[in-house]
Amino acid sequence: MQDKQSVYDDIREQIISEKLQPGQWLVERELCSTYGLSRTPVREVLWKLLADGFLEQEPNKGFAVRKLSLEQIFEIFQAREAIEGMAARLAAARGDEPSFASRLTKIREDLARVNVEAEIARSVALGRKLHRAIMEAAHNELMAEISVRLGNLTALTSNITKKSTAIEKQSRDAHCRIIDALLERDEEKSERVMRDHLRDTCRQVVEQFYPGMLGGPGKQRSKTG
Amino acid sequence: MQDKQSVYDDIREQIISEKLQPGQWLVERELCSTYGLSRTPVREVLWKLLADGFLEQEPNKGFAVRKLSLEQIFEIFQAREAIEGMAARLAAARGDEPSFASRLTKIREDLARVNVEAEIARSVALGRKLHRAIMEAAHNELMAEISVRLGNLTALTSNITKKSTAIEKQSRDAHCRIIDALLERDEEKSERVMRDHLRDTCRQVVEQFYPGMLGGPGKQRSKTG
DNA sequence: AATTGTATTTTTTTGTCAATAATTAATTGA
DNA sequence: TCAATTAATTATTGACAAAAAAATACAATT
Repeated sequence: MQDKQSVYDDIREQIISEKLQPGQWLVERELCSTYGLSRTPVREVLWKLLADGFLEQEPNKGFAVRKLSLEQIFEIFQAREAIEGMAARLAAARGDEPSFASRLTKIREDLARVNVEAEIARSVALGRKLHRAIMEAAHNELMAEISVRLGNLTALTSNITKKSTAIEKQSRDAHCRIIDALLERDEEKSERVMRDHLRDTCRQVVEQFYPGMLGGPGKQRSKTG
Repeated sequence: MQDKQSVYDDIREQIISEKLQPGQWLVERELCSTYGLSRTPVREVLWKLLADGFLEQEPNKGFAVRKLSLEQIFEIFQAREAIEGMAARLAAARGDEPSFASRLTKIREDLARVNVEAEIARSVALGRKLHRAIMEAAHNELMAEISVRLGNLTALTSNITKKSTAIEKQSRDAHCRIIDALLERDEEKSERVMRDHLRDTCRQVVEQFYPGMLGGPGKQRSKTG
């Protein structure tokens, strides 16, 4: 017998860790017996997971773990370029808070110390921390909310984002560049560097798992989902 | 006895038209008798309206019409700058579709013909049409989805957005500039002009209804919500 | 005596549950 | 291969439990 929040957290965790696979149907009755709740509260949890981007729904068929196409992955990173790029700009613009600057320098020191080969998880965690710090510093709760949702969707692509150390090294360097731009309080540069970082990450991640899909020089993105 | 979709549409309409006022509680039992449905489907509609930004929820207290603070209105327009600005950039970048160009020229002609004083509603409608066309041309369904949600939130501010003809005239001109930039296929310019337009609209709308809140030259936004 | 503050009761409203109806998917038979 | 039947699952309903809000009665204070 668990409460709704813990059921939400548990299902979310199972989706991210791929114990529940994309496309898999969630049968309400099974969830009820698993968590010791009746169908009404379970359904509420499913509605919330749907709103947060983890599930998809078909009327009279139920809820399934969201399945992302290659095209949708591009879309996610493009949306992140828009939102997080703007957030970086805003954070640079109102860099009036000393706490933000000290947070950034702290993260930069930690990033410099980290050994990507040996402790890739730590590097990834620091990257997330930076992205969160920027969203907070932008002082826009609505954009922060959207960013969380986009983060959820990014987490859904975890099957293809088991980053190599090569990719993470580039990410680490990009994060350092972002921090520099922010500390310089250069709005234009902060936004540009953030966008470049996200575009790079998207390209590399997709390239690793869908080799050849991005096309050679002069060729546009393949739009086959 | 109505179906869920029509109940959703009706409540949505009542919120936008302010028959249901911000902060007002929606009592499930009343909705049931009004629409001839039992509580479960009514609740589903409420969950959907919540996810779409029209309602807010407090556990054990229920759903209420979302109430926006001044600060939140700024946040909405800032998020729109991010999303719609990027969409304009993308639309300009892949202006390979002749249908898009012809759509734009059609809208521009209609805008040129319209008499803002006499038919302000038509001018507003054309503006919406342009924003939608751009979101479509960006070919990013996720961003389009986010844009719809931001449009909902903008609609929630309708109490303060009964635009004057002066404001709408400026909007009309901005829309023309956006169309020009898009037809020139100038990514940078398209994004910049779109952002400027949204920033202007935000400032003007807020200034009209909260005079003095924006502060004079050299002063930052007042952050009192 | 009038009024304010507080505790208690009543009412209203949301949260949960189990049973039934409607829909979709699977199976079986020709 | 297709139609009819069966099984499984979601959709809806009404009843009940729990929580919150409102109303009432009462005491304390001015």
